[in-house]
Amino acid sequence: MTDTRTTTPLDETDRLLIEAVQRDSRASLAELGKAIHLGTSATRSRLRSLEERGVITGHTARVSAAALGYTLHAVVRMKVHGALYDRVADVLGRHPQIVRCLRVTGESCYHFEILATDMADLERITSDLARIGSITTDLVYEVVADRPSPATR
Amino acid sequence: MTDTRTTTPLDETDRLLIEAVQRDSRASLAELGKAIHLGTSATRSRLRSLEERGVITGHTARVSAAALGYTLHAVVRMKVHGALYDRVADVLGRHPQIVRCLRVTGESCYHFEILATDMADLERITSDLARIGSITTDLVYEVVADRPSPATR
DNA sequence: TCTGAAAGCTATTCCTA
DNA sequence: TAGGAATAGCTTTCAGA
Repeated sequence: MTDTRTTTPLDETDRLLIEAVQRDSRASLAELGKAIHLGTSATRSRLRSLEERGVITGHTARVSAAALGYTLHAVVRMKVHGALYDRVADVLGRHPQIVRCLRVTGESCYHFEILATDMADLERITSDLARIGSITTDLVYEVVADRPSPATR
Repeated sequence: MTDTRTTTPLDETDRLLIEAVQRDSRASLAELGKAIHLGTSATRSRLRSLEERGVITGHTARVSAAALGYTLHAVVRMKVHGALYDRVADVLGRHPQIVRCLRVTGESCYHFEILATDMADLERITSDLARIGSITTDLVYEVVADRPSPATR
């Protein structure tokens, strides 16, 4: 499932470019080029190469969940009975409001993050999860940190 | 801590624009405009307005943690003894490899996600967390889903 | 891998509706 | 709030090192 291709290792310029485009993915090639002391052509070819090698997997806007009308944010941990990988995929397909799903070691095999407009909406989604395994639901008071993976040491 | 300003509600065009820029934040205004059937000037003013109102909070590249050399990804839950908000902030300041931190209801007051290059690296970070509260560490086998907040119903 | 130059696009500003 | 027109700036391609 995880891609473990071995490709050319990243040099310092690649890592600086990654940090620049993590900071602002709408920056022009000219601006990104400034950050790595290269011209636009060279910057473009490095950026494209990082995308093609799967180092950069996409460029996305960060959006406030509250502004979209999601007043609730929950973390659900699920202990699964049996090998129900397909059923997890089904639930994810049914509920785009499950924005994150991790398969982990330990007691709770899956961690989910869910956005909901109200308690009834949350219950609709968690009850679908509860058909696959036994769940524990915590509400999120605050996203204290959510930041990019460090690219330079 | 959470911004609860009431602003103009989002219309359907705003929501389509949000989805377009979630899909590809490096798209030109011309491309984004196509998705919402507007010209570049109108697209630009809507995009800027969404940014200024805090609906769109940034534009960022998604990067493969494995490609950056992080072979381990862990979820840590922490039960805190006392009101140690500042000490959590300190730890976050010391360890950029803690990429996510949620304050939640329930037994474990905080959830962290940590990227590490190896077990020694992970231990260095978790042992710093363990000075604040009692922790449970799970390793992540797979990020099954990680997707944008749905903007349209 | 990078630079530089030419051509074609894209963004921005401002005015009009 | 959207469209259109003009200028400035940016991106792309390609040749050369």
